[in-house]
Order: sequence, then structure tokens, then C-alpha cells
Amino acid sequence: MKRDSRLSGLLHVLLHMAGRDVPVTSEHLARIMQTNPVVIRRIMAGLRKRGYVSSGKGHGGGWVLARDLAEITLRDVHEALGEPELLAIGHRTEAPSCLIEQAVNAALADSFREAEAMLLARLGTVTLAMLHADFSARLALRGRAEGSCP
Amino acid sequence: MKRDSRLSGLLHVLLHMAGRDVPVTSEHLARIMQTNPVVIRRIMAGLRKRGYVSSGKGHGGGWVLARDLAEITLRDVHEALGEPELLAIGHRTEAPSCLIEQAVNAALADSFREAEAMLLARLGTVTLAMLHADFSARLALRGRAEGSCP
DNA sequence: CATCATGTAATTATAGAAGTTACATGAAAA
DNA sequence: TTTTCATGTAACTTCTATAATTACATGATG
Repeated sequence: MKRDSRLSGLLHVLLHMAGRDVPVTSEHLARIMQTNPVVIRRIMAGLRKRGYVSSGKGHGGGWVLARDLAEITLRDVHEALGEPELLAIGHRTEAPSCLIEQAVNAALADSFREAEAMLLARLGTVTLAMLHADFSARLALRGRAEGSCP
Repeated sequence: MKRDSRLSGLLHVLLHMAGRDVPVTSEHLARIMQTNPVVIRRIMAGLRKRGYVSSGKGHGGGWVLARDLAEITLRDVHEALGEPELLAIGHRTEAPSCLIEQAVNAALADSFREAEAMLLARLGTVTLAMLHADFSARLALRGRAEGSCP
């Protein structure tokens, strides 16, 4: 089962935007993410709706951060993506009539809920500012090199 | 991202086997799971290798439980499936050269590890015997009805 | 008004899992 | 001992969810 890397990718893109004060085009971001501009627009739409970024058309248009990095948590970004499933495993049947399967579902559901809640809580404590600080620390360690992709 | 229901399905099958003392054919199990006998054999192979079930060929052949339900945890079953991924989200790049992406990965990795460890620990505390007891309780509540699929 | 960039619907391509076929192996019954 | 039945696997064929692409509309800027 292939793992969804949109959260990871979107965080990458947001931190790249953080460095710049001019709008960044979807095409530019797509190059960084090695994907298609349309995919970027689709993903960014959720962030725009929540006011984390804004977009402009025409010459000099593109995407800019609309909030401070410290105000955005990883959980916020996850929600902006439409709260995709966190767990890779699930029930075979959602509302089974078979009592055996009901018992199976009940046992699994508890564990699933707990793990999801924990992960969400954890994501809620990490801000983009923290990630950016970590990046800066890594950059300092590595020396003068660029350190990030184009 | 579609969730993997093999664990759920396999548990269902195992509990159905628990009731009977005669071998159950792959074809029969496939009917319960609404799938193909070959799929059943593929999945059961992992359980057999670990000694949880045994299989016999020819007339009167099929699958039987080789261990007590109390000796098998949900974690054991998960491992018998080949330890499929538990989390639906992951890193975009596993070993990125971009320092920004390294920071992103590091932040996510902590949360991921923690959630996975917790879920595995949780699955390790639940035995098939517990699930069977839960099934029996549900059966008692419902009355005389069959309660489980064929 | 020409160009550039986003906004979105519609379509196509791709990859991974599930399902199926085919046939070999071996056990029990006739 | 021959037939039937069931597993054991490899090979192949759908199937399906997602990403990628195409196409075109909207609107801003020089």
C-alpha cells in the first residue's frame, strides 16, 4: 500500500516559500516537487481556503504565505489537505451483519482511534517555524552551501 | 488512499475456523470473505509458516487452527501478513539531499515512529480468544439467531 | 490588448493490489 | 490403482485509485 506523501511534499513547498518575499509560481513549486503545476494548485487550494496562503494572477502572480510560520501547525496543513486517512489499515466491512466481524471491528476500532488521536495531537504541537529553525540549524552545520533545492 | 483490510479479513476467517473441529477449505473461507480461494491460500501461507494454522490436501483437507486462540495476538497476525505498513502517510523522499526536506522528514519521522509503536503494542495485547469472547457475548445478546455468516 | 498566471473540469496514464487461470503436488476414497 | 479433491504457486489479467496531463476560462499586469 503506497504511502501518501502529500503532507510531506506540501510542507516542503511551504518552507521553500518562507524564504522569499515575492510570489512563487505554481510552475516553480512544481519543479521543486517534481510534479505538475496543476497538482500544486489543487493542493494549495485547501491552504488558501483557510487563509494560510494567498494567490495572485497575471504578471508577478503566484503564491505567498499569508501567516507567520509560527501560526501554522502540521495538523493545520493536514486538515488543509482534507484530512486524508492517517492509517493504512482498516475494516473490511464498515457495518457488518456478521457478529464475528462486528467483534473484529470493535477490537480494531479502539486501537485505530487511539493511534489516530495521538498522531493528530503530535502534529498539532509542531509548527512550521520549528521546521524552519531546524532547517536553519542544518544549514549552519553544513557551512556556506546552498543546502536546499532550487 | 484505500485502507488495507487484510488484517480485518484474516481475523474474521480465523474466528470462523475457531468454531469448527474439521478442516475448512480455502473455497469455503473464500465464500465467507467474498474473495478468491487463491487469495485465501496466499494470505494463510504466512500463518502456516509461523505454525498458527496447518493445511491438508486431498479429501477432507483444508485449514485448521494449530494453536489455542489465547496464544495468538492481533500483532502476531499482522506479522504473519508480512508486517504491512500501518501508516497511510509517509515521506516524499526517503533520503533527501535538500536540507528543508531533511527537516520535514525528521519532524514527521518522530511522530510516525511513535504512532506505529503504540499501535503495534496495542495489537500485541489483544488475543483471538478475547475477540472470540466478544463474539460470544454479542451472540448471547442477540438471542438464538445464527449471528455469523455461513 | 498581449502575455502571464491562476482555477477547474475532463481526460488519460500509471502503478499496485486483487482476482483469475493454469498446472503441479499429494492425500483420501472408490 | 485410478479418480477425485484440495492445497501450492507461478503467471497473467483485470481493476481501481491516484497522479499527470490537457484544455480552456478567468483575471491581472505591463
